[in-house]
Amino acid sequence: GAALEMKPLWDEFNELGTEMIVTKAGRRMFPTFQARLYGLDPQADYMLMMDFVPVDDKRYRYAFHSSSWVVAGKADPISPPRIHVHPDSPATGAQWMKQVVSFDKLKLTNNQLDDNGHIILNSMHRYQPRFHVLYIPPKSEMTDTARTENFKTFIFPETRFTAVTAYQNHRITQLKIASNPFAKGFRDCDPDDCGVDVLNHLQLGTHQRLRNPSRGSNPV
Amino acid sequence: GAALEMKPLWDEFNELGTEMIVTKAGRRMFPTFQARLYGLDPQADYMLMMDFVPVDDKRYRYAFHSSSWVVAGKADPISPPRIHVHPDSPATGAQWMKQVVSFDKLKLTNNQLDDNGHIILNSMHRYQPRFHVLYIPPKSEMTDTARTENFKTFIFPETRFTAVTAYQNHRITQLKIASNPFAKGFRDCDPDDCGVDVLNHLQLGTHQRLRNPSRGSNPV
DNA sequence: TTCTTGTCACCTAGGTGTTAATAT
DNA sequence: ATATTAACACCTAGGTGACAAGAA
Repeated sequence: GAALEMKPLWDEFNELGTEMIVTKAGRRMFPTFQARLYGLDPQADYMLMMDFVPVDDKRYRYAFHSSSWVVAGKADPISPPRIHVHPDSPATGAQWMKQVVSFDKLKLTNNQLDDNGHIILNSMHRYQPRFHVLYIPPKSEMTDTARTENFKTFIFPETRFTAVTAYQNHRITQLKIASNPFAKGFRDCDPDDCGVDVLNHLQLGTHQRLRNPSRGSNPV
Repeated sequence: GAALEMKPLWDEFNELGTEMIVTKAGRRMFPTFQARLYGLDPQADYMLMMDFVPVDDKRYRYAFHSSSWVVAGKADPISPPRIHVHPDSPATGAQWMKQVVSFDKLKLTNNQLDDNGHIILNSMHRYQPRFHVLYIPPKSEMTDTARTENFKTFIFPETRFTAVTAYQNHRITQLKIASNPFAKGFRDCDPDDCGVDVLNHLQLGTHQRLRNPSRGSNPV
């Protein structure tokens, strides 16, 4: 089994419509995809992997006047599909289960010719991350039964997102700033509140609404 | 086979008498121990490890008047011996050989009760780093012949050092400042020279002597 | 005296959204 | 119009030796 870590934060983003930046050089996801694993064979070796599948065959556009995503046509040609293997792979079930597995080295790019091994996505398209646990049988047992049951895929619908080169929904921007430590420089908070980010509230189970951003909106 | 990386830099330090800082929290080595590997079986798995053995059974003291190390008695009780396993272990011979292997995660401590897995050393004692390459036989072959030839240890005498809690030889301090990028804040250089550290000279093969430090000596 | 510890300013290294300029 | 890019200020995270204070 597998449980999504930081699910409350993912839910918060998902309600607004998660966006993930893609850049030529590669950009990390935020939230980072992290999971806890259960029920693996502690002795056996596993490889952990992630890939990203299109949610639909559409291209999107953000309508600022209605603050919503609208279909802008058929999807662009699919990008070269890639798989990100967790850098600690292979490792034993015991090693994977003793702590949260974090895919913080995974980067997203819109460069179709990327040769850094990053995940290639089309901007303005929607994607569903997938998490794969691959059982590596010992060299002795290469039976067919082992080969049929050696793959388990986990899909968390709340981790869906739209790939973008710049944030479209301003509420997403504000939630990123409020919850990503690396964006702390963009927070506008009371001097006594500052430093206590939204993650603390979520981890404490208080699902109190964020205050509306007090600045930063384009005066259209 | 194995070749020490940055050998010219190690030689430079070794001529002065290399010192390595040990702290309670753990301190990295500088220079970092790095090596190139040759002649491994590309398919087979290997574990790479390092440990540190006392050079002799003595305790040392630095005589500032003569700028030299002198014996200060018999060695203190030996520290709990530890082995640092390279975090990429296990990996195939092909993976180890395709790039320089760097032990930059290895840290030295003088805390006898350390529970961070760091290497525990006695300050004011001399040590010889050792580099071990362990062949991991496939689970099928567990013969005695495999078990006798599965270990290869490399020792580079120029990597010997004295563990210290504070630098003793001022020339060592100056060479560290000149060659370690993290110590760039302590360099006193002409504005046009600055940024070009001693590593460039060494890598170009020019073994030109460093200029004497122009400041920083204690006016004893 | 000799050695060790903790704090600090100053770096490296790299992850953020912003912004202005550019491309389509 | 809409989408992308590159430079930038501002962060996190952590590796330096200097220094003053403390310990043996």
